[in-house]
Amino acid sequence: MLQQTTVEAVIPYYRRWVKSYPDLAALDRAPLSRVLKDWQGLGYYERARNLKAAARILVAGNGGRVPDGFEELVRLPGIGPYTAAAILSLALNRPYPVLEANVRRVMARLLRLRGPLDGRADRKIASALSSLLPRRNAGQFNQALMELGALVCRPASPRCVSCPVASYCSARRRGEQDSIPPRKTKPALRVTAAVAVIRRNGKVLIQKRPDKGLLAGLWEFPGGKVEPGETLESALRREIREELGVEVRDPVFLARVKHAYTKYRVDLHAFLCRAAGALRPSPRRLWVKPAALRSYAFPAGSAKIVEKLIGSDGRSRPRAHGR
DNA sequence: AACACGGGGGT
DNA sequence: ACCCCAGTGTT
Repeated sequence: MLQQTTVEAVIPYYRRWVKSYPDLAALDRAPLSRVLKDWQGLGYYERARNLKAAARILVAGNGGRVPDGFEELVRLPGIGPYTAAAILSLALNRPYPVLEANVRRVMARLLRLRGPLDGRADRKIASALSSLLPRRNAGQFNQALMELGALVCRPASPRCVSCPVASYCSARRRGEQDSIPPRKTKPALRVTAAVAVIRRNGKVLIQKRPDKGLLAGLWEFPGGKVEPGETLESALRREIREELGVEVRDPVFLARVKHAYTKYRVDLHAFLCRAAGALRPSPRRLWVKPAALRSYAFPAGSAKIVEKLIGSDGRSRPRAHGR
């Protein structure tokens, strides 16, 4: 869960997770839909699938035990060099350094590595850590370095005055702590989308995304990108015609949700409407009562629409994380 | 080595 | 609006 995700964001998910899945066998038994629902809102959903896949492998072939060797660990889906080193050092106190964002930043400053945090920097950092890592207390050392990065040697405005190793810091000595490591640049594509909350017989239509790619296997409302020259409504009619082969009737604006992804940001417009034409349910297309929508995993943007919809029905108030 | 892959929070 | 986060897998 902590891969690319802040501790604060993880904690509530982690608490629920260990309750739902107290061991690998429990995770192995659980349906993927339930696992994804428990992951809803955390992002990087492949992690949930990988965790479940790893549980399957270990229950089937390793007696439901987590291996204690680096090579066996990194062979498991979702476990890379960081997580393998974290398991070995934090759980078993074995002498493996953890190369993650906090450690990289702290070490880049200590060593005054002025270039980007690339493979070359990683090799220098690993080399330095191999002499710094205490052989008998690797877990505490690793956690201390990560905490130092998170609380003191922060990305912006590092608290050098409170830093226990400021006197060893080459970047600090030169006053370069604010420019090391260099900031990453950002592409920012912008997408406007229109989606339809199609109502029929007291239910609404939802679709399951493809099993691969962005937001794989999550549920959403049908619709799509507004092309240049289109209005929201004309895009909505075109998308629904293309995706479902039916005509939109009486669209009424429901909600606007802005949502940011790593590579682009989407401006999502949802419309309540009806549809003219046959719309059969299928494994990837479901009619669901609004009150039951919360039992499906949606991307965060769509989940906001779900809450608007349920709120407008006056059934119940939104919750942070529904079941 | 570059890119895909979320979402929330800080500044 | 931009940056970043206890990375991993694929290309």
